[in-house]
Amino acid sequence: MPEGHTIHRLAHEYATRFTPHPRLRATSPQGAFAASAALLDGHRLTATEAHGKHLFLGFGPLGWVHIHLGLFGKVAFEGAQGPGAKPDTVRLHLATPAGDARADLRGPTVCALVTDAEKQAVHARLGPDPLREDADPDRARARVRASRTTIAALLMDQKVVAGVGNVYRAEVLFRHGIDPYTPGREITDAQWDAVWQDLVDLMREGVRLNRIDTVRPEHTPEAMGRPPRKDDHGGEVYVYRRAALPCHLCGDEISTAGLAARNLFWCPTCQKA
DNA sequence: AATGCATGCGCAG
DNA sequence: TGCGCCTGCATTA
Repeated sequence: MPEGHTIHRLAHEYATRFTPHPRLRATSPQGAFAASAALLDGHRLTATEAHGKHLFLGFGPLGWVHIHLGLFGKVAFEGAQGPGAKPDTVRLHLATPAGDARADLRGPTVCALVTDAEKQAVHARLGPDPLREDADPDRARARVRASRTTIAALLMDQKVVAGVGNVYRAEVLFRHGIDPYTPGREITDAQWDAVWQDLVDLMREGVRLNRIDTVRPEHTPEAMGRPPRKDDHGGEVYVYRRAALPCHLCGDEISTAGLAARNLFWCPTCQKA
């Protein structure tokens, strides 16, 4: 379930569990990372870092493990030895010598041992990340304001903003009443500033709760006097994957359309051009 | 058993 | 614009 909040949380979880230990066990049961895992085995995790959807695990002078979860990569901490676990799909298994902390990475698009320079190259091609202290929203705004591309596509472009995925994209546009097909150059400075600040707040909350929750307190089912809902992807949302269902605010049907090979969701009434 | 779909992305054409 | 890649889960047959 990887948007940026997941990756920042993982960076913190890897650090908490493993950096205190001077020697880790590293293996690649699935095989594709076996040679690098052998190099890392017996060494210490010295740092972790997230930028957008990219995760870096630092092993001092040995370099960094660059991880990108893609659409269905996952990390399981400590749960991987249950009966349902499939050890043959674990790309990177990290564990303390005593086995009291374990992490199993499955299904990543990227899992590679890289140098500092290669890591820098990844940072260089990513836009500002609302979850990073060093993020410069003006850089993102400049790109948005210079583009004829739709704001929906720009928000998903990791060179423009790093870490926003299909859920935050749909939800932040709804929360600001912005038609997803609005060209970037028609987004006002005030609109962008509000969208950026909202992403900072929403994604921080996502890290804290480990899920995406975007519905304002005054719009919860309880506050609206409606029966409770349960979305099948964790948190409460306004439009994501709610095609043809009634909008929580106006009751009209949520629209959906393909945009750059992804499904876009929006309320045609609340999000007017 | 087979198919489809997913919070991603890079590449060919 | 479409395809492939990585995996797991729900739905269909």
